Amino acid sequence: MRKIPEPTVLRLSTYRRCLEDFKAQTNLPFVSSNELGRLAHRNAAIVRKDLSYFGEYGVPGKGYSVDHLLKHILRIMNLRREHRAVLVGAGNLGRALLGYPGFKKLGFRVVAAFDNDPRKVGRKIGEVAIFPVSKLKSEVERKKPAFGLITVPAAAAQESANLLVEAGVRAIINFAPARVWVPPRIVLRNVDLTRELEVASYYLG
Amino acid sequence: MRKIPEPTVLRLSTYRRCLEDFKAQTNLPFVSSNELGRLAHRNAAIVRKDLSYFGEYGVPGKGYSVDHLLKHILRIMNLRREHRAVLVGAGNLGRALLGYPGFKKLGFRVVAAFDNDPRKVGRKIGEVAIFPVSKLKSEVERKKPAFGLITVPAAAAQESANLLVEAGVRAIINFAPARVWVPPRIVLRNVDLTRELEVASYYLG
DNA sequence: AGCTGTGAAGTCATTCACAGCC
DNA sequence: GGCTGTGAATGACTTCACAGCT
Repeated sequence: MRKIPEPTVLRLSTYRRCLEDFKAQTNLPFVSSNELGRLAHRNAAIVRKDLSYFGEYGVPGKGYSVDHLLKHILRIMNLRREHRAVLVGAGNLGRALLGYPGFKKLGFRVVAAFDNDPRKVGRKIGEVAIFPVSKLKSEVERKKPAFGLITVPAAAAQESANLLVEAGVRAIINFAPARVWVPPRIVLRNVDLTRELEVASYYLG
Repeated sequence: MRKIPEPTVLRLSTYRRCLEDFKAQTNLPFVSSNELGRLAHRNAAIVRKDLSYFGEYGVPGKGYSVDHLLKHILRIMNLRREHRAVLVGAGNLGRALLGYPGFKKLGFRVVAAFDNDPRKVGRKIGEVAIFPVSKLKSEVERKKPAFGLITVPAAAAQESANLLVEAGVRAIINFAPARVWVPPRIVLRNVDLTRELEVASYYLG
């Protein structure tokens, strides 16, 4: 299998969501690249090309089976298994993430949260116990989550990343507004909540 | 001024953050494209090209004046004025956003929040009063915010967008996991909190 | 007829490489 | 010597356009 462009991976996530909407709204068994493109605000050709990287899923003259395509995308995205994750920082953002629909639906399960605020330690967010950060290493080594989610203030982001790497997570999603460095073997993705506001400001200006 | 590639606009936001970190950490007056590229995890040439779209800010042999460059980027991004915004959905995500550092620092000021939950209406998030959604139109018409931030459940996202458009906001940032449609004159940006988790899952698989 | 899959063409973005300046 | 600014070269991604299947 050829190397997949990152834009394609990002769009797959969009297609999945559009397919779920399409299924819920129409319940039709097939969707064409044209229709899916319209839903995802994309050209039909790029939809077909994106999907063709992973095999020939379409039926000429009919389109793509909605159910089969959904399953394929989940398999491609490695989303047909449960993913354990830990949360560093038990503030509003961490809470919001845990409550984000799709978080659970996509198979992500938060097995522990960590915070340095003594008022939070020992409490729970939903089902998830909050531990002091000093327990991060031992808890991660015991529960072996692949994902670490950083939702601490910017100043503590690098330190959190270091702890997560040392404890053995394989991927880090950094929601803090700070650049962090991790070894190349770790998958690092940054989410910046205000970037799109800045971009919108640019386009308004 | 030539048309600016969107990737450039996105990187400007990163450069701004890196410059602030650089200034706080080193207090040096100049930074080279090499150094800034290292901080932003980018090639030095793209740093120079990005900045050159907007004029010649650099000093050959020395680099870029940190302070001047910061000011220039803020001006380019239209961030040297206050931006009023309203929040639709006063849940954890809305709270997290209001508390996000840089939100205020970048000049974004939330002038009202709206929610349909009667237990939230009349309360406040920090300084921000929570109104029923039925008051959205009148409040927006009165306070004239340019930005609407959607932090409601997916099912209510389109409805929220419609109300915001009708009330006259010029830009919408949609944090709900749903595609929304707005007229072309409205600047629409989507933020998907779980997309980067999905992408990380792909790269782990 | 309608739609997919894909090579070829086209477009856009990044990196190279170097002249010119401090 | 070190660094910027930028045309040229390269590379990456998207769209076109059509053969081929149902």
